[in-house]
Amino acid sequence: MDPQDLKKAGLKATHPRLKILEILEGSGKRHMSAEEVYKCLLDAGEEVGLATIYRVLTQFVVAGLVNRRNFDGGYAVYEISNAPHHDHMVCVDTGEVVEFCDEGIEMRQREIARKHGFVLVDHALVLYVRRPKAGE
Amino acid sequence: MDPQDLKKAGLKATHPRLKILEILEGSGKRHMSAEEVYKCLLDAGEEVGLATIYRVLTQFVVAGLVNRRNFDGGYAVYEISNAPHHDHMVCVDTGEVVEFCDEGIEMRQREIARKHGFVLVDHALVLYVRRPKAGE
DNA sequence: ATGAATGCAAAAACTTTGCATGACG
DNA sequence: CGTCATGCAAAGTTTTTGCATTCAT
Repeated sequence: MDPQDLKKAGLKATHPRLKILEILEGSGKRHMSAEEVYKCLLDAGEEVGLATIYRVLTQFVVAGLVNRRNFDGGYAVYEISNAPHHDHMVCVDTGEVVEFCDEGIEMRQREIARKHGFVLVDHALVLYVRRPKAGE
Repeated sequence: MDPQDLKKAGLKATHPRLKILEILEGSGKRHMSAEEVYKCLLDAGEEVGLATIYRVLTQFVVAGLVNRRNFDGGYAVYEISNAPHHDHMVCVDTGEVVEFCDEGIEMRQREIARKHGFVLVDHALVLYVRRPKAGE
């Protein structure tokens, strides 16, 4: 992702913003909390305040560069929005996150909303899953 | 719901617990935050601490008497679990909440989990919807 | 240079916890 | 009467905000 994308979003290409984008793209973890991004930056020797992380992530979400997700647990996680729409399953044992998309479910959601006199604006779907133990 | 149900859950039938159950069943709102339950009790002239509300609601959730839901917004809401499994749609304009259940979606979720080598333990689905404006 | 962005610390919002008092069975 | 539950206040978490300083253009 280029500094260009920041400018397009009306955001100056500042050091903290570039670093945060880099972390979200580069580090192995695709879903990170604000705190995780913060620690990651500290480890990299970068001086960025936690408040800035929150401010920047919120701006990125508004700009559509990043998605915010609520997987339970009392805090939000952020992911680069470089993939088309998808939902998530979270392993209740390991915390592992898998992304998936199912057009059948998507369609059904639109139908259900319509049936109740609404139009679908957005949705949040998280499957909580577990690896079957031997013999299940 | 009887004091019996509390005892079955290993909970003494105390005044606060009975009152909170009553509110969750009786007041028009089916989905209430801890704060809302608290205010409702104050309005009714009941002396119950907010901490007790949180403690009691958590106990009710563990006992299966009540469900906790996270509809975004930074706080949880609670609903009496007197209805079979269902999901929710929330109107982004009015906050109105509608419950629904769709066996097609349920089935698909189990399949998707299985396809990825997991078993479905639970899920959270919230549709964010809006009433169509004239001409949509 | 000038407005926007940052860092720090303080505060806000929601929820949990410690401890002495009081209520249930 | 013993134990569990409550109330209050304090602390915990996550996130936001005010304000002086610094940075990007």
